[in-house]
Amino acid sequence: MDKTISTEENIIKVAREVFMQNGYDGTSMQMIADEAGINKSLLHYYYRSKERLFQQIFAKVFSQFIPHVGVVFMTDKPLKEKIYAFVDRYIDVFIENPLIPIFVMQELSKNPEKLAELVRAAGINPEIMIENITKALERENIKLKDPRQFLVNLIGLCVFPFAAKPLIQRMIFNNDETAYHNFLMARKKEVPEFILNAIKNG
Amino acid sequence: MDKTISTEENIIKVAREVFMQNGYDGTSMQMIADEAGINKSLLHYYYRSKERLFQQIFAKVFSQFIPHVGVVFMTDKPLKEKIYAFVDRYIDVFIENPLIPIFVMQELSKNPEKLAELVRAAGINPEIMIENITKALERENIKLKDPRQFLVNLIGLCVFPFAAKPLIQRMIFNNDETAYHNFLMARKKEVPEFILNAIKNG
DNA sequence: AAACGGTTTAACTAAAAGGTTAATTTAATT
DNA sequence: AATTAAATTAACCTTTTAGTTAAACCGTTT
Repeated sequence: MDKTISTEENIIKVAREVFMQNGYDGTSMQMIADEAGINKSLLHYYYRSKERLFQQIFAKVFSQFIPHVGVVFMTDKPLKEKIYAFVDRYIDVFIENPLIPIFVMQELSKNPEKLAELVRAAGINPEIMIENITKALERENIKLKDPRQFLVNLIGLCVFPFAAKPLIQRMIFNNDETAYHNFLMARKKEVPEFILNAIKNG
Repeated sequence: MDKTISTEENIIKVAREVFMQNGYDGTSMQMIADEAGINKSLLHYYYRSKERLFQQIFAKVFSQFIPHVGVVFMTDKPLKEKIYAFVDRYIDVFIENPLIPIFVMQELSKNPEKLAELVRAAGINPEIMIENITKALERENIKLKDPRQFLVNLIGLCVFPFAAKPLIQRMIFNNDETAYHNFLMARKKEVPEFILNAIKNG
């Protein structure tokens, strides 16, 4: 309902929130219209269909979720700094948008066939990404059996606490929001240390 | 449609699959009825409502998802074996039911208020669980700043590859199902080694 | 002021949703 | 064979869904 931005932009903004909170199936056009303070027909006027509105939003959210890990590992900083930078950046993104992981993973698991197109649209080349990481590790004389395991560990340690937020917050932090927030912030140090120790003896 | 089991059991079996594949909102009673080869009314006859049918199923799946990590850590095996046993068991459960993680996390993120009851019903006591882990670590002279970080790392490294399966399988394994399966099996060794190295220098 | 473009709404449709009811089939009991 | 209870279905109800259509609004331009 912000007067300074256009109706079209406002719809996207509102729809993004509603879709992320409730998923595609859990969201109706009426819910979005109500939240945006407009008529339902206006959604169709601007975005033709629920599917098209969703696609636009999802593509954007997806590119936020996909870590540009390949890019980070292409810099000439030492490995230690690369890992710190990656984790720091990634955790920040999710603290600002905690719903991204579960939302993306949920929708992808329902429509995995759309993934190829999304990856292309986000400008990601997985092969090159893996290659960059492998080279970066080799340059530091760290020889891992499988750099793909390393990659999944790295990303998993960042993403999981957000995907499982309700579970962790309730079971480990008695539903204390700030305690959970502190826990996440502490992971900016914890995770890189954990990983670096792990591969030091790898 | 198995003749040897009752209609009532068959409904649960079918509904479990449909719900796990499509989520609560993505599933209609008609879909379940069709899949079970029965009339829609029969679902209501046995389970009164979609909500009640879902609750029964979700409670069961949830208790499969929740790791009995506290129990594992109460055994008097050395820490190394505890971790190996936990990871091995946990990965096996998810290889047999790969949809569990994303399904549980998705539904919990939509209804976090139901979690307390579910945890109670599953017979889990988080505080005692954390305590057991802390003591087990202390007994081996491993002093961690925060055992909760350790716990989340341990579980995250097991769960994440399943929650992000479509993403990882497509981006890292060119959608090759068996390659991904091998990758997961390899994690039964990879993850414990990774963790043990990490905390050795912690 | 008339005409025009883009914007917004009210009213509507058809399909699908969850759920109810009454009737029918099937199996077990007498 | 007749009775009864449980299992199953067809038909229906109400609400909600995504989407359409035509009319109204509103600011520019003529």
